[in-house]
Amino acid sequence: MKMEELGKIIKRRRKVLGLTIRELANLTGTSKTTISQTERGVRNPTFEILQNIFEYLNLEMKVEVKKRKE
Amino acid sequence: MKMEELGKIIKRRRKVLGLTIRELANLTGTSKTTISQTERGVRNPTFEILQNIFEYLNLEMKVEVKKRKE
DNA sequence: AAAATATTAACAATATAATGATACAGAGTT
DNA sequence: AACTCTGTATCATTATATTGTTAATATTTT
Repeated sequence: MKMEELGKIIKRRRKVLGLTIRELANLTGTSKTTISQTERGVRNPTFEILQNIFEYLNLEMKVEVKKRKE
Repeated sequence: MKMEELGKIIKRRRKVLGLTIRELANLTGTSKTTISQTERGVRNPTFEILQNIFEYLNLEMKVEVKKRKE
C-alpha cells in the first residue's frame, strides 16, 4: 500500500464520521497541516501519528503474509 | 496495534525467512540500527520504512474499520 | 574452550517529519 | 458585498527519526 492510497482511506473515513480536518487534528493532538498532508499522501508520517489517527477514526491496522495469486 | 507488537511480527517473520538483521537492512536499504530498534519497538519508524520492510518480508498491511465486540 | 556470527547499546551527525503561523482559494451563508 | 468554514500552500523553527560508527554483549559454530 502506498501512502497516497492510505491517505485516501483516512480521508474517506474521516468524511464518513463527519469530521473536519481541524477536528481530527484536535482529537489526535496533531496539527491540521499533518492531517491534510497525510491524507493527500505528500507526507511520510510516523507509525505513532498513523496509529493516533486510526484510533480516532475507529480503524485498525493488520499485517498479514501476502497471499500468492491463485 | 502498538509498535512493540508490530516489531514482534516483523522479527518473527524475518526469522521464518531465515534472514539476519544485516541482510534485511541491506535488502530494504536501511541500517541495521533501524531494523533492530524497530523490531524491539523502541523506535517510531516512518510509514515508508515500514512499507519497505513489509515488502521484503512479503507482508502486507491492511486497514479496516474496527469491529465491535459481539 | 576459542572463533565466528548476530544482536544490541550508545553516540554524533544528518535528514526529515511535526508544528505553528500565516496566507490564500472555494463554497456556503447572511 | 462581507463573513464563516474548510481545505490547501508555504515557510521557519523545533523535534525526532535515520544513518554510520564503534564497542559491547549474546548466540552459534567448530
